[in-house]
Amino acid sequence: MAATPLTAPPRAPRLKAGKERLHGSIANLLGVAITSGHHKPGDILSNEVEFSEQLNVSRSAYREAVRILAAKGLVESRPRVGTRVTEMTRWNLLDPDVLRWFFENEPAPQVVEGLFELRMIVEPAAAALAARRRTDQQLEAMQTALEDMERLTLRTEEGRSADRDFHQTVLAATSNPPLASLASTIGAGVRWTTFYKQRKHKLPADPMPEHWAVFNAIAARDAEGARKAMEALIALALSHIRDP
Amino acid sequence: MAATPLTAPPRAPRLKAGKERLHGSIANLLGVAITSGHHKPGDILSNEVEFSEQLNVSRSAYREAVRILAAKGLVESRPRVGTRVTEMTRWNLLDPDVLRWFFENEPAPQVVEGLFELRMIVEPAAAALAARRRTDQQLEAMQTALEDMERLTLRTEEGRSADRDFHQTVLAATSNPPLASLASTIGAGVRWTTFYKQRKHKLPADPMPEHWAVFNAIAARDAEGARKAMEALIALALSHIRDP
DNA sequence: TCGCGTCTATTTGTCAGAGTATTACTCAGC
DNA sequence: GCTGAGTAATACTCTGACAAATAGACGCGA
Repeated sequence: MAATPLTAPPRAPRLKAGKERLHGSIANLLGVAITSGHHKPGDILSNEVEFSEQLNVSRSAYREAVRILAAKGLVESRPRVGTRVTEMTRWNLLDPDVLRWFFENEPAPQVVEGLFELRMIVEPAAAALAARRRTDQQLEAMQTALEDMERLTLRTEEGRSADRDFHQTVLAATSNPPLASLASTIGAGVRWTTFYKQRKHKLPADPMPEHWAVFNAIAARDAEGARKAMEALIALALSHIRDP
Repeated sequence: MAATPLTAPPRAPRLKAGKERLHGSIANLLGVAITSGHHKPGDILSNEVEFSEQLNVSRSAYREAVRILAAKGLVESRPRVGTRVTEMTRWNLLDPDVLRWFFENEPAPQVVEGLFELRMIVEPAAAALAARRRTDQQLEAMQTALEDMERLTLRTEEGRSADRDFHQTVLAATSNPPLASLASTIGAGVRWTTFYKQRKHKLPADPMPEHWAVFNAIAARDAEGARKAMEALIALALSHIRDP
């Protein structure tokens, strides 16, 4: 006999979900599509039924994804109009997810440069505050991070993670909650630095001396020294980004 | 005859929704409850069916609200465990909604002070950048904002709004997208300043001279002058916060 | 006693379908 | 040309069901 014609169709290709939930995957998908410019500000997404059918997911999963994007300022929904991509000025560019979506593709140079400019403003000041307020435990965490970074190098993911840990611990050591919230934002900047270096097949110049200089100043509770050392560190990273 | 016993019960009190959607109201409710410490980090919220029944809303509306909170880092959900309030270090304290929820009640002094410290770091640097990069149109917007502020005074909501507009235009004039994203964060700080002054029944000292000084330096493309003027402006606001 | 696999119950996650509320747009009437 | 009522498109809310994940209990063997 021939196969029955009404057999359930083979499961349409679903969104791959690593450990993530379905609504999270959809949010990622849309977030990347928007930050990469595939959906531009002012564009209106297809309506809920249509879009969720295209993605082969239920309306509720799709709606939850849209709520996530709306919470980060990327879209806004209104009855009778639909879900519209908002102007970039309304996006929350300090949100870790938004930055991750940006860096999934080639991010706009304006954003990358802006991020480094922000680091240049915030991190030296944070280092100065950290020098005054850090606890011994935080100092120890910084030391561990730098030792790991030195041992594992920036060629391994673990080493890069240690680099981010160092910068985040410095921000945490300011005892300033809003400033500490910038940690993941800064982390994205750090990630981008090393990623860019690797992409250019440049042998990254050894960044450890600058890092230890920051550490030593913080250890000595030398606020101005920490500020200057951090400035030098970021200036170095910036030069690597800019020079081919 | 007696009234039928199975008449539909009178509609239970619903969440009031101004122009907001239901899921938004629920998110506000929960956001305030969390930022005010009513639900503390580590606490686990009642499960979805129970909580949504308590609030008299459907599970889907409640779930969308939880997605919003999760997107801002306030909670995280896992099957079999529930929805748990995360540590404050993971909250996105730069998100405008999160700050709004914070300021709905008496925010933790640590957060208020941190916010001002952040302003003191970011805004002078931003003013310096704005002095170099501002367009004539942006300069005009600043002037309009200051004129409105002067005419309407900080005693009216329109006047306070003009104050925020001025600060936000300065940030926008840096042409730095991530920095401009801080506008709403800074706006929350500005709002808090004037609110606090009013609460203390203090006649606020005239803040216009400092504002015009910033404006004039930016108009003259005097970066260092703008930085210094902005520092003075924030120091003044800070002194109003601290002194009784 | 301790470790390790298995089972179970609880919770969130996903789906489907129906009706409601809001509001941009149309169009008749002035 | 303006204004008001009507209409239709869209997101919003609700309900009820089933699926998937997983913390914790349990039993088994070393």
